[in-house]
Amino acid sequence: MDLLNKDGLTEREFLEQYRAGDYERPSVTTDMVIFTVTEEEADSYRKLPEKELRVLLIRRGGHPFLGKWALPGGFVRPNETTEQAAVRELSEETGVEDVYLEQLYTFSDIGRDPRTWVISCSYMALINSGNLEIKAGDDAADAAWFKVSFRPLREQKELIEDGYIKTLEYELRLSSEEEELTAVVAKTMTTKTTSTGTDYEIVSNDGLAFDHAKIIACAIERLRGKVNYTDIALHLMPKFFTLTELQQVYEVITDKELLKAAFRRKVADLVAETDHYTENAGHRPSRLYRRNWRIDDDL
Amino acid sequence: MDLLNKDGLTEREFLEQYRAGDYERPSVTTDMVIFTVTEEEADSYRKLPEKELRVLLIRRGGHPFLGKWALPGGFVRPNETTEQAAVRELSEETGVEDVYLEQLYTFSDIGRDPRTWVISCSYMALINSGNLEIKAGDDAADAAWFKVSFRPLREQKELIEDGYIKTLEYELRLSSEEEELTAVVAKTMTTKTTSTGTDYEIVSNDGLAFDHAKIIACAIERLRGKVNYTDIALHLMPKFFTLTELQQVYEVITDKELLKAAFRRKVADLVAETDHYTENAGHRPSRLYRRNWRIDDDL
DNA sequence: GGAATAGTGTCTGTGAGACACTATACT
DNA sequence: AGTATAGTGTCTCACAGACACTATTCC
Repeated sequence: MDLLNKDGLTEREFLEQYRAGDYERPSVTTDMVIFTVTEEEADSYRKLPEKELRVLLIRRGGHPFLGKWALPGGFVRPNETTEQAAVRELSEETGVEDVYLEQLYTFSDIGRDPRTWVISCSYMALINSGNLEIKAGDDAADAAWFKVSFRPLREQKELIEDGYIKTLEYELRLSSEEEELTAVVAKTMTTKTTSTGTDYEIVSNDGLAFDHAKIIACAIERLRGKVNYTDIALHLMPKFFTLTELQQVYEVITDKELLKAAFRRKVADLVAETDHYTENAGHRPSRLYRRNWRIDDDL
Repeated sequence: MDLLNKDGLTEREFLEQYRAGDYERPSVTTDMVIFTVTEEEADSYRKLPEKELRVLLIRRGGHPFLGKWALPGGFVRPNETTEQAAVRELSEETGVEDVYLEQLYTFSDIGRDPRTWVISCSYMALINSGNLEIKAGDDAADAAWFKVSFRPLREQKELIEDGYIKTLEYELRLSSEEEELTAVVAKTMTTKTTSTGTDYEIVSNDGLAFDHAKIIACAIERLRGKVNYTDIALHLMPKFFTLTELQQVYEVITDKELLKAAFRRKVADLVAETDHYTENAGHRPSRLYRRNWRIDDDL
């Protein structure tokens, strides 16, 4: 195909003479929301340990936001995709190589980075609790797993000209052994006759860098949404697990208690029995399950 | 807060002396998948016209991909967000101001633009058929609405070491009055014990520029997924519509026939009766409905 | 035996799929 | 009267919520 453009050039000639324009370009970064599930020691040795949803944060060692906590991430380099950058960051930060990775959303608010024009393509990663020994290292001043709590705080509905605005405020609370960070994120849904839009906004923020409260909120909402109609939660499980453990993971993600019988029916197709059982638990042993390859993996 | 970094600078001092590094930066564009629904004239004047799902494409007037069809889009400028860029493009291309807009996915494959390093943040827009008079203009050499067909072509499952790979091939067929474009897009889902990943790939492509076949496939999948559990389809409807029209829109999006009674039950809460009826249709008139503001707008 | 969890059985209500039936304007 | 669509009633089946009951190990 040798079509000529208005300057009489073929595509090959055009590309050879092409010079990237002098338009200003943004920096592009990836930010990673890395979730895992840990166990909190129970008060009685006979009781089961409680599960916690945790997210990895890194304390910033330089300006801006010096001393604040941020999501792991970094600049996307030439000749790599945003996803490859995410994989690279993940490996640098946690040493984990093979995890569930999903693109979340691209944030581009002006001024989101006080230094310069930075667009961030965010990813969510799920690491199974078995791989958790690895703690982040070299690059960052300090890294820690923060327990996640994300609860609705306030709801408001306001009528406007030809529709309404619904605002939902969530409290995001992140706690590590030493520190507790709190932010309030407002989700604003504008519904008009013709259009609809959703917008996130940080109402208050104590201890998180950049717009990372928003990104974490976005990740939690995605995770909560997907838990109920995909097998995504299984990526947070070790190779063998009990159904009660799996149920606890569902509960800690959705922040809702579930009924045992119904839960077991629901996940029946996602898991496969093994012939192994837990031992020395102080009570009846529990059958161990493993992940089952689903026949109908639609998403 | 006057923390000093390792060079002894406060955050303000740091920002004042900060110069954007000489790292290479990508260009960032937005590409828009703009859907609407049109009516095809029926063979008999008494029959109802058939609905069609259509997408707006623009014929490229310069290299690369001269003469091929591309999604409307353009570079994101400094001091605007990707979303603002999308709104701007949409307005330039169609004149429409107030529509449903949703971020889809950010594409960053290396070499996706033969000129230079370009990352594209894609958006989906839904325009109601009432606003359709506006046809694209000035900027583009040529613009047209293409009827969309997106059907599964082939399915394959392959076992690997510790999991399996499922490949789903879709045929994307886009037809305007003058032209027909065809592409085959493969969706590859890799499921392993630890990780899971989904990847799109263009198998064949006749007439579409860049990786836009992928972006359109992504948009159709999103639209199909959301139709069944949100009121997203109502953004494709004019202010007043009949339930049969709404049903046809659902059918044309999902490519499935629905049962009338069940459909009406399902959308009952999304619409509100009016006292108006269709007229002179050659048969019994139909009640007109309008969109209803949902009480529980979760997404 | 008591504590704690594992695991199963079943009732009930809701809602989607399927199908049949009635209603009504326009030619 | 005939055509084409509008709109409703109801049966059935699947399934989730709710709750109760039995089972099993360890101390």
